[in-house]
Amino acid sequence: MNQNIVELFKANQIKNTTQRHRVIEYLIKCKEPVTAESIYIALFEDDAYEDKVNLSTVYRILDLFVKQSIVLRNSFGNEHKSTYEFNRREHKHHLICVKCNKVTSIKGCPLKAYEQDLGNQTHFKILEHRLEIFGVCPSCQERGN
Amino acid sequence: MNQNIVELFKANQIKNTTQRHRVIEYLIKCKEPVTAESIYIALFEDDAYEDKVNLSTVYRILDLFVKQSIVLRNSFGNEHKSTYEFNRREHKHHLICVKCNKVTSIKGCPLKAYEQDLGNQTHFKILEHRLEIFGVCPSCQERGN
DNA sequence: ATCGCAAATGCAAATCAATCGCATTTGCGA
DNA sequence: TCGCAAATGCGATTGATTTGCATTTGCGAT
Repeated sequence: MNQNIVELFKANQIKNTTQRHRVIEYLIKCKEPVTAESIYIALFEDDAYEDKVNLSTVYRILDLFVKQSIVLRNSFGNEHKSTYEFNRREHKHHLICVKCNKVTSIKGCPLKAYEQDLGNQTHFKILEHRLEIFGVCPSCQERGN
Repeated sequence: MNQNIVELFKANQIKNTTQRHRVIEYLIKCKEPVTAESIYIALFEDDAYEDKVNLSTVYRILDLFVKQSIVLRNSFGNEHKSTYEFNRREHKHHLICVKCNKVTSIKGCPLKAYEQDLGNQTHFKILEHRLEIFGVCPSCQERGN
């Protein structure tokens, strides 16, 4: 039982159940966004626990985590399924290789000043943005094509 | 029978069927991205034609148009359905109201110089990007909440 | 203009991600 | 330790999209 997770749940008024603990523990380990189904499979195959976590429970847990902002939900490219990642509270974007679909995180953000301008022009109250950049990664460039 | 559309199809080796003609004609009229279902309903309710276009046909037509790049497919926010828009070959982004989900197009792009830098830093060959900005539109701000 | 046939469409059934209803179980405060 | 609201499991359901197959249609060759 990871004490940091217990604290995280307490701070967000989230009841500490085995299933929630296992989901967030797994997400914290993941370096890139994952689907609900892949979380389900990972937990299913984890022999450290004999009980299996139900897929609908995974979805319910993810909804809760997203609502509490401890997890972020995305959907990349034209995929019509969501991916989830632990919210590390750092503003970042993703660089996606169009050949191999590898997702790389980019630190830093070029949009601060632009958002200010845009808010003034449109009278929207700007809250956040999502930026994905597509290209060909170095290894796919080497392999030609 | 719109001759521009006939030309567009010819240029893209797309067989000119009634259904395809009606779908692209409708998309060209739309100012903002629309779902497959709303295209289906719009064509269904159009009394200028007595034949109705099937929903699976709409999907098949959209897939073809996207493959040929005469139409762009998006999916905004965390909606798990796609929207489609005629590809006007102009680079633009979208501003989405988190309250009413209205989508507004933004002309211009703040990322030209940034992409150059990013390419140099990461050795990716940068191809394109997708930027969505979220906020609260003026009318929703007025209504409070 | 007509014919032939590959390609496109209609329709219904299937699939895939996500959600829901309800009976059972579990974590946590008294 | 007890009680109960909240969480989970499981199966059924929804909503978007896709597919299989029989029928129809557009277009090039005649």
